Amino acid sequence: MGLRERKKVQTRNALIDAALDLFLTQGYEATTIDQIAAEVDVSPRTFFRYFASKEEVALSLFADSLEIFLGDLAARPDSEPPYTALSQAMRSMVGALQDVDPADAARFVKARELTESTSALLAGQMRLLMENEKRLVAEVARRQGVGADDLLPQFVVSVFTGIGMICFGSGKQHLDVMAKRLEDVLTLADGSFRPGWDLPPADVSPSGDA
Amino acid sequence: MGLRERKKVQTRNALIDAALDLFLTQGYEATTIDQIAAEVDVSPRTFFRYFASKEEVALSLFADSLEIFLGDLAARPDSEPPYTALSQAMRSMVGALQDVDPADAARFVKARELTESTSALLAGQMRLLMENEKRLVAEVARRQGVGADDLLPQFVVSVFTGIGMICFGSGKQHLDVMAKRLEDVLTLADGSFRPGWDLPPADVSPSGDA
DNA sequence: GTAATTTATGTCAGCCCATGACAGATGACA
DNA sequence: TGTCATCTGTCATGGGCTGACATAAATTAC
Repeated sequence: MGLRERKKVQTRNALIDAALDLFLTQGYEATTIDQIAAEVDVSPRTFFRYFASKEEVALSLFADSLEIFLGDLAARPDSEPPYTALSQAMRSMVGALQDVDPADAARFVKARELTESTSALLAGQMRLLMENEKRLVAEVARRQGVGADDLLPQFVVSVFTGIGMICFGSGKQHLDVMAKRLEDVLTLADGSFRPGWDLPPADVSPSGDA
Repeated sequence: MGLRERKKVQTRNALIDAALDLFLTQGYEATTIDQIAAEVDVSPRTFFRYFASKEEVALSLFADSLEIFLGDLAARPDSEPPYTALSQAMRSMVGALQDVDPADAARFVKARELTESTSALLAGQMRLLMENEKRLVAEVARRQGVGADDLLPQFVVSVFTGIGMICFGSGKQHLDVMAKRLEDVLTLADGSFRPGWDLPPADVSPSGDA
């Protein structure tokens, strides 16, 4: 990797760190782009060459983990029912977060703490979720063998998004506490649904039909 | 009602109408506050005396219906299980929307169509939902006789929020079509959950305990 | 009906987010 | 070293949003 690329990664991380620290100490709205840029010794204009908006710098880590989740989901075998695949992908993503180096983990925890206390960022996080919801619905619909405009995949994804929000959204927790919370919510969900709720009804009787 | 108040309501509605029309024809981002204000013959500064932001004017109707929903929920008898109360309150709210005068209904349909096609507004809608989620969780927890920090009420509310989003979020439909969609989703949900899923487990055996 | 009070509105000035255009600096590569 | 691509800084601009102050209008009191 060349010097140029290394510098870019460096600047990007420095901007994220400076932004998160300023956001957490002064508040998100009270912090200006100029302050973030000054902290990293770059021009304000350069900030916008790394992040499209003030919001993006705060949510970039969440966006990254969302991508990881989608990747993990695609890697689940087709034989798994949709909800199982979603749950396992979520476990896999949280596990991956625990494995990265401590600096990244610290950044992630900071970003989560910040998002939780800033309604504008909470909204942005939801926007990210919803922008990816189409992809999620399409994947679930594929596994169910129904159309993407069917209610069932939308329902499954919607329920699962709620589970994700509960996990990411409450309590100032470290990653391992978050992992435990995920298990708790998934256990609760398992007890709430009927078996096979995430699969389309078999409209033929088990032992043959016309 | 005095002249002063009538004029305010008039101006407010005129601003909403002008904004929705401009948003729908030119797009949300492409429309400026100055244009909206000019359309109503009011100074741009006055716009911000009626709405705190460009987003608020587009979501004001949704915010209103959300308040109606919360009111309807509070009016449900305590004997109803949480999920039933939520569903009935939702039915009640959608019913109320169908009863208002056509001008208001037209505004609502416009606002919904607009929100659906504008990701910034979709995010704002979610923000509104989440800002009210605390109240919703508190109400559900009260009916369940558990603490508001318990997982169960959060789960129930989260699931229900998803149902609401499916209803409000897809298809350019009129109010009656939306009502039918609500019934469809609620039917699907009814078939997916185990009986009593929205109530805390009775941790005593039915015929006596210490 | 007039005066005093309250309240809505217009004007002006300003901050901040965000973007386009251009020029200079710096790393990549032959 | 010289050429090229790319990153960066500077400048200018538009639009969202807010505070301060003055004016105009409606409400209330007399």
